[in-house]
Amino acid sequence: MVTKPPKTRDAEATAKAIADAALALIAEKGFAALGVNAVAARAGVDKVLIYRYFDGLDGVLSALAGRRELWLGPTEPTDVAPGPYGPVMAAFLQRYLRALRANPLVLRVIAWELIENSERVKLLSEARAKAIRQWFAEVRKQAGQPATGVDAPAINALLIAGVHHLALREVSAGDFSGLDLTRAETWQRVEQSIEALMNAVHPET
Amino acid sequence: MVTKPPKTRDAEATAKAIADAALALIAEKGFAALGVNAVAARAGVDKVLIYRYFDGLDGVLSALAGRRELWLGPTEPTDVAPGPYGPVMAAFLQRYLRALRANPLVLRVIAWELIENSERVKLLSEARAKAIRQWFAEVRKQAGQPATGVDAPAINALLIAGVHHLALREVSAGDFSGLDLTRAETWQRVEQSIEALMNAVHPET
DNA sequence: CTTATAAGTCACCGATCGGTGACAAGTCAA
DNA sequence: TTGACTTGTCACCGATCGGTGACTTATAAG
Repeated sequence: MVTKPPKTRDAEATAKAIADAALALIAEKGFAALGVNAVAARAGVDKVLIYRYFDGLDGVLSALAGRRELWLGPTEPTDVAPGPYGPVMAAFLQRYLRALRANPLVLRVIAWELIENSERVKLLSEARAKAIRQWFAEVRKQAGQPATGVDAPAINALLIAGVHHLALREVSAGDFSGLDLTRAETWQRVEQSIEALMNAVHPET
Repeated sequence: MVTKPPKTRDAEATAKAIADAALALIAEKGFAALGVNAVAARAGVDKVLIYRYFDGLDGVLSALAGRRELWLGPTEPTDVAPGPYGPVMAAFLQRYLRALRANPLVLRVIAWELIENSERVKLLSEARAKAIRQWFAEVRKQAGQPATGVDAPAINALLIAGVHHLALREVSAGDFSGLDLTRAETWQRVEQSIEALMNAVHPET
């Protein structure tokens, strides 16, 4: 006979358990596995409490979006040392790539933005976009002017997009275009290539 | 009074209707909307026939994977004119980008690879990967040697990844990193940036 | 103590999912 | 015409989904 465990009555702790369960589910299994039943089971809580405390799953995600520490951002104000445009942007891209690879939540959000733009995913994606915009703006102040005749915004977008996609492929497939993304050496090559490209299109002279 | 539609008895046509319905569903609504019920409804067919003719949805996807015309590939054998490494690779990347943007099926497959690597998506993704490998191999023959001291495979992977991601963002969000991907002018800028990057890292000397 | 309320439990609803068995009806060879 | 086979139709199953009403029980104010 199974003894029923007496549930500690604590609304605050329960709400946190729900939010943490949703967070863990997204990070580990993605949005496809996200649901009221799954979150409630993971949190060890009845699902009706999700509606009472958060008015549904969207409310849980809104609460998660408000946790600033979850989203990308430099740990220190001056994250990249000042310098000419090419090296500063290359350094930023390298740090951004590392931050992405270390943040499964952000990776899931980025991936999900590509296949569904529901209100639910927008709640989180906008928090992510805001964080990265702030970071980028800070880094931009550290850089000089880009080389004349080159379309810096387009080039940056192209390389940021590449960084996004490679980081996504690491967790999903582990390879891309012949590169073995499970090896640390491969990522060194990618970072060096970012540097090479940036230095080539933004010559210092 | 509703007249009952005369049931045209044609197994071959029915099978084709099922495969076409699955194809249209993926291209229009993505893999999330893919299911036996949805495919059967779209094809105007009872779902039991999906199991009879294809042994389930996976069989339908296998049949789709076998349709070579669905996947990317050059319309002509010599798709890119011979030349030095930089311009040839830039030309390839530009054509690849245009081909991607015009092929919603491939875009859906690429996006889905990022969030789920089930057997079902593998059936299609491998067909896609094979087609692009062949295309790339042909183009590679037209190019000379890359510049010494640069990691051509890593750079190619980074730019192909960027092309993938930008193409995916066009249909999902319509923008990326401040670029308005709904404007044709923006894509011109992207193509020119690809050229600028390739020419910069692979100087002709 | 009594009692109001918050916190947690439980059972249930309708809808949808993938999948299957049973059966009607068209097709064609003997 | 008879009979075997194919094609298509229909009803149903168990599981799971999001969501809700009704209940019990712990906690704390009076």
